[in-house]
Amino acid sequence: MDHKKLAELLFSHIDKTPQYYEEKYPDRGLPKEAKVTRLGPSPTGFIHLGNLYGAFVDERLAHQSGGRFFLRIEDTDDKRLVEGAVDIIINSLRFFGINFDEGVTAEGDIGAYGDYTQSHRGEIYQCFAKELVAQGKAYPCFMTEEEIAEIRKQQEELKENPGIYGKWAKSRELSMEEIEKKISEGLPYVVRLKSDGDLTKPGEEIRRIAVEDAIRGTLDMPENDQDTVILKATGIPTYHFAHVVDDHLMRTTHVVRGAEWLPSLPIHIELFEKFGWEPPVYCHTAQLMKLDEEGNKRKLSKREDPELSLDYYRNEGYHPAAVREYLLTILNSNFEEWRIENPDGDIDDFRFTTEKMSNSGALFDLNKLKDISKDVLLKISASDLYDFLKAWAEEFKARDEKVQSIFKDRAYLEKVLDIGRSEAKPRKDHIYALQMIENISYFFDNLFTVEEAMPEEAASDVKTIIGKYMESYDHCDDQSLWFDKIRAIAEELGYAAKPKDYKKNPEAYKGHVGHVSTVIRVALMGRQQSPDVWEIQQILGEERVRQRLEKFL
RNA sequence: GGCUCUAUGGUCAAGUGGUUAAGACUCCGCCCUCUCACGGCGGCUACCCGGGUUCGAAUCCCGGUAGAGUCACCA
Repeated sequence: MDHKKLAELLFSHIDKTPQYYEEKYPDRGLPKEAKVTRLGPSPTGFIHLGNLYGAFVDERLAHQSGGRFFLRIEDTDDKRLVEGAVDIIINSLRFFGINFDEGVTAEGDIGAYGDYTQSHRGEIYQCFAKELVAQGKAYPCFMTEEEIAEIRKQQEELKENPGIYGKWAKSRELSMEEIEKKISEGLPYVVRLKSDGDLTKPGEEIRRIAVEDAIRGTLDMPENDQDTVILKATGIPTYHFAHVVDDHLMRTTHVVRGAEWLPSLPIHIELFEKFGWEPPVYCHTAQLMKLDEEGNKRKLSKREDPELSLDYYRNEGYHPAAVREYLLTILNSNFEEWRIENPDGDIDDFRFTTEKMSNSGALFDLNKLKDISKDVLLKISASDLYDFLKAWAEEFKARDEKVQSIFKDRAYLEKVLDIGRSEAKPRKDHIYALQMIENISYFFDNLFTVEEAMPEEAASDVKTIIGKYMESYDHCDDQSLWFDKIRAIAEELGYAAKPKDYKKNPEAYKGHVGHVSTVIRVALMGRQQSPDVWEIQQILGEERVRQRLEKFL
């Protein structure tokens, strides 16, 4: 078989050589510790928390080493393509602080290693496929779907591994004349890798390969034996082939991808070997898991777990800084420790390492996110919180006039957001935008409703308590004077001035001062629980306070 | 079924032959306290199982078990 002649027959339209591309995309000339990483989403328009998780690793690795981080669109499957998906990907990632140095952007490609969209790179893949054919390392395969299904059936009966390899790879043995004939008949064909890992060689053990993974250490895997498709009938490459060619030509140093790629790693290693190229450092990240109904862990899936799409966090109004902080804590187990030691440290000063990444699947923990979010939001100024809330409301509550109305008075809302935050032991009331707005709704007359009942202990005295409270109310009282007055009202009406007295002697009192103040709280806030009433009154203003109280007389 | 990965409390996790087996979140109790939150203190709960190696195993080896992933002209 004259492989060169076969290569010309299959790829007569390819005039460039691998040499041409090697020169066009030279070594990047970066310092040797600099890492070049990439994100290669397929443009389905779906952004998953898992995507962010991986993107974060890519981004940290590149930007903490003085390297490059680029975006490549992996659209080799036209069935998956969704209009506008690229913009969604870029914008979503940017929102969470992931920015690319190179690759596809809304304004076109940036960088010298493009084109960065795989569907535009057909000639390149075909050139390298041609090279493989010319060296006898790949071949055209004319098997039909039916034939492949038939082979699979036989393999199942014989309990042999499924797939096209060794003796099952019938097209391997085609002569030049047969191939020429089939092509002249217009029969469709794919190009397959001619794998060296042929299982059917008698008396041989399956060879093993050792691959270094930056997260998992040394991987011991069986060598690939499958004649994997590298070029589909359309001339478009499969993921495997595009990955190898692109990451070589784009000089990627670190490939970060999910652990679901582990089983096909031997294919990629064999391809790199066939080309005589150095493979990148692989970083196979753990899958994000979820507890299903039966209590089993399972991989997150975008179809079944919509709440784990990135949009969920945007909708709920989680702050990007909180999501970043959360992601880092599940990404690097020593981050939490670092954060405790450096409560005000810049997140960029934490040195991210692949070695500290977990290789078992982490369960997504919403409680933990909320807890982290409380601390993160505490560090954000009221002014910035206002901007964040407003931007969120404009995106997700644009038609909700009641919500929109809270932004009319910036100074007022900022005061509301700052309640109890400046003390030594600050309140941590804020978690995410939706929750915050519900939490502070009573500050705004068109959101205010009485949601909770009066406390039982004081239910019969509501009018009396509020009446006396209004009589004695002076908006200029300081906090201690204000509370002394409430104590006086409580005692006068037969309530204990201190809750402890009431607990010791429940029969001696109707209730305690807490019940009396709760009456005022329900009248003013519509709820039994809230931050300090005096502080709230100062923000509400005397007029609004009196109006709300009067409704209970 | 083959191959691969994983296995420490409810969750996330330190731990790499000798530890009272860290820490965080959740939950519970107490304290602080006019409610809630915050904060403080305390508590519950863990090395998947069985063999080996060793004076000694969560840690090393072997064998199970369980969970997950993957076996496409999808990525």
